[in-house]
Order: sequence, then C-alpha cells, then structure tokens
Amino acid sequence: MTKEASTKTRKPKRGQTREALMAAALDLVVKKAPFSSLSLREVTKRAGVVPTAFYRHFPDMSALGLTLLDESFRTLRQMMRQVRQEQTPDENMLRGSVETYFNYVRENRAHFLFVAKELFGGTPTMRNAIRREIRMFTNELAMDMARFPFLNHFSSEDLQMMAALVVNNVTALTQEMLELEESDEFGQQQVLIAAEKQLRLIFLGVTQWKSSQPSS
Amino acid sequence: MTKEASTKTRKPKRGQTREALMAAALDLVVKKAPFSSLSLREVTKRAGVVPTAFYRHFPDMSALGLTLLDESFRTLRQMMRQVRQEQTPDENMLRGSVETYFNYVRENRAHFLFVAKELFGGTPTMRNAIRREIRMFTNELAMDMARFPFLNHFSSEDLQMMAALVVNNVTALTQEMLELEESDEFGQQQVLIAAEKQLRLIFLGVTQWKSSQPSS
DNA sequence: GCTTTTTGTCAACATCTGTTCACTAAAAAA
DNA sequence: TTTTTTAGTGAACAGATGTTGACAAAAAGC
Repeated sequence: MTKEASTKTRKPKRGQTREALMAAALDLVVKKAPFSSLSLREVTKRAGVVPTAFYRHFPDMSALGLTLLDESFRTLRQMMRQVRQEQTPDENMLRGSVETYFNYVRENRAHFLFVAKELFGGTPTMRNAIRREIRMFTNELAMDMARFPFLNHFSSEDLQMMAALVVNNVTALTQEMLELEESDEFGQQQVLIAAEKQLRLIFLGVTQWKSSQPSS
Repeated sequence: MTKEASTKTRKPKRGQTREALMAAALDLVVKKAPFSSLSLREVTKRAGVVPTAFYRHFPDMSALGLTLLDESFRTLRQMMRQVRQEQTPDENMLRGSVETYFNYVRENRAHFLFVAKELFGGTPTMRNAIRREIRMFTNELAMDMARFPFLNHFSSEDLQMMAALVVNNVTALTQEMLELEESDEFGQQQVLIAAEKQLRLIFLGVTQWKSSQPSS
C-alpha cells in the first residue's frame, strides 16, 4: 500500500494528495485560524501541491470542510457506541465514561478543535450539520437513560431536558479543555475532575427531580 | 443631530463615523461571517466611507474588535450588577433572573452573536479577553452563593464548581437561543423554559451535595 | 478674521485570492 | 503493447485585500 520510494517520481504524489490536503487543512486550523478563514492556496501550499491540484479532489473549500466534519464525527460516533455497550448502569459508570471521553478528546485534539471553531464561526451548512450531530447524541443519551429503572418514570420531555443538561456541560468542558495547551497535563486533569464533580451533582439533582407537569 | 440635507456637504459625515464603523462591523457579523473574517474594506463600504478613512479611528481591524468586545461586556456587566442587587435569595429568584437575562440577550442579539462567534473563532487575544470576562462572572456568582445561609458551609472549591456549572449551562443555552431566528418567538420561549428547568435541577443537586473530600 | 487640527477623499501600490486553460507524466485498462 | 483515464504542473486572469501618501474641506482654537 504505502510504497513510495520509487526511482524518479518527479511529480505525482500518488493517491495520497487528498489526504494530504485534509491533513494540511486540519493542521492550519489547529495552529492558526478557523477553517472558514483558510484559503485554498494556503492549504495547497502546506500540502506541498500546486493550487490547481486542489480541484482534482474537491470542488471547493466547503466540500473539504464537510469531509473533515464527517471524518470527525464518524470516529466519535464509533467511540460513543462502544462506551455505551461496555458500561453497566451503576455509580462509577460516570467516572469511567468521563475519563474515556476526555481521553478521546485529547487523542483527537485537532478534530475537536476544528469542530469547536466551526460550531459558531462556520457557514450555516456546517453549523447545522454539527448541531444535528449534537442533537443526535442528546437523543441517544435520553434513550439510554430511559432504560434505567430509577429513571423510567420520567416523561420523555424531562429525560430530554436532563440529557441536554449533561450534553451542554460536556460540550462546555470540552471547549475548556481544548483551550489549554496540549502540554498542560495538570490543567487537563483539573478539568477532568471538575467534569466528574459537576456530572455527579447533576446526577444528584436528577434523583430528587419531581416531574412537575407544565403547570402554566 | 441628524441634519444631513444641507446645500453642499459633499464629504464630511461629522464625528459619527467611528460609531458607524462599529455598527457596520456588528451588522456584518450578524448577517454574514464572524468578525475575524471581515475585511477592512467591507466594513468601510457598509459604513459609507472610503477605506482609508478607517485609519482615522482605529489602527487596524483587531482594535475595532477589542472596542466592540469592550462595549459588549460593559453593558452586560452593568445589567448583571443590577440584577444582583434587586434580587432576594428565594425560590422564584431563579425564574426572575433567568427571564431578565434572556430578555437582555434578545435585546442585544448583535453583541451576543459577536461574542459567541469570537469565543472560539477569534484571535488568541480576543479569546482570552472573553474567557477572562466569563471567569469573572463565575467568580462573582460563587461569591454571591457564599452569602446564602444554606450554602455557606461549602468549600470555596465546591462553590466555584457549582457556579461554573451554572455559567456553563447558561452559556450553552445562550448559544442555543442565538441560533434561532430572531422571529422565532416560540423557540425562544422553549429555550427559556428549558433553562429554568435545568437550573432548578442543578439547584436540587446543590441542596443534596455533600462536599465529599477527594476520597480516592 | 486667520490658523491649526481633525477627518474625510482619491489614486496607486504590491500582494493574495479563486478559477480557467492547455499541457504532461504516471497508472490503469484494453 | 497501445490507449485511455487519472492526477499532477505552470502561466495567466480578474478581483479583492491592507496600506501609503498627497490633498482638501470642515471644526475647533485663537
């Protein structure tokens, strides 16, 4: 597969140019600006390719962006599915899940940074795609919660509300973690501890919640 | 004040150009791109002024951005101070505060949109400025909470954690509200109701919280 | 009134942008 | 092998960008 050291390949970089473009874009997002303000020429330059070569792989920059977005969420979804299957519904499930998730965030820093910056700064198309994905996670979490014995007496609206609360916080904490330097292990540990505490507090609130019907 | 139809005022737009530039930038942020990807020429064009006139008021675009940021937070701080003084610490304080805050968000949509988009997409300088401001709000909230009789037995770390939880959620809900169309009154009402529920749930969690020292 | 400072205009620059077109080498298909 | 398709190069375009400098009108100071 990865056989490149040929005798005199002057021009063609084989089929890996497409991935080089994606990697270059991701790289620039990490250490410079949000994707929305990257230029086509910038990306091709970093990929070590002439500007016009871009069009052999993507119709325009926004297509690259959507591909990158897809890549980001495909691996995330996959991890979430795995976590959801492995876990058993008890107290220390929380700690485990939190730890697994944030480790994943650290290992995929670039993709998360990309998503975070586009969540508000991107084009409407991109923003909607991201929000749809987040909404999906929220729904799945709500469904998972519905299966717990001590939760299944809540209305689906209440469950939805609780799931949204959790997702909101995890999102915020993820952003907080992404703001830290990659080397700042202490800070990252702090965020992780804070995350666990906050989620446990939410959990306490849930156990006390009485689903007061929409009175007004 | 607004006297323009004079005999032959060809050039000078009086002293209001500076504000026209800021308004133009804010306008473009609302209906187009994040501030970071606005061009100087674009802004001056919308302000009805020639590009070079810009330099009479700001050294460069990032200076305009910081001014805009300052303006955004100055009025916000002022509102928060007012809310904090008026309120009395009881149950329905929550509903009132939430309503006041989100009404303010709606009335200052442009500024909040500006801040939201820069929170992740902006330059490091701008991001830090915003985060510092948010941290300040969190600290003040923690201090307010410390004055409540049923909360003052918590450690300051716990209070900080709780305040962060609240702020995280309000931030997320604000962003959610900003994503809605300005005309979507129903959706906005929904967010408001969700906000109140979520905060009440957090409140329940707080009453149950035992400041378990870092056991493990 | 005159003078100075402020605040706008216009022309011009070098640079960067997205995109086109014609071209060629390599890889795949025949 | 020959042929065709794929994937790269390079020159050139029209347009937008930030910034400069010299100039002129209004506002402010005197």
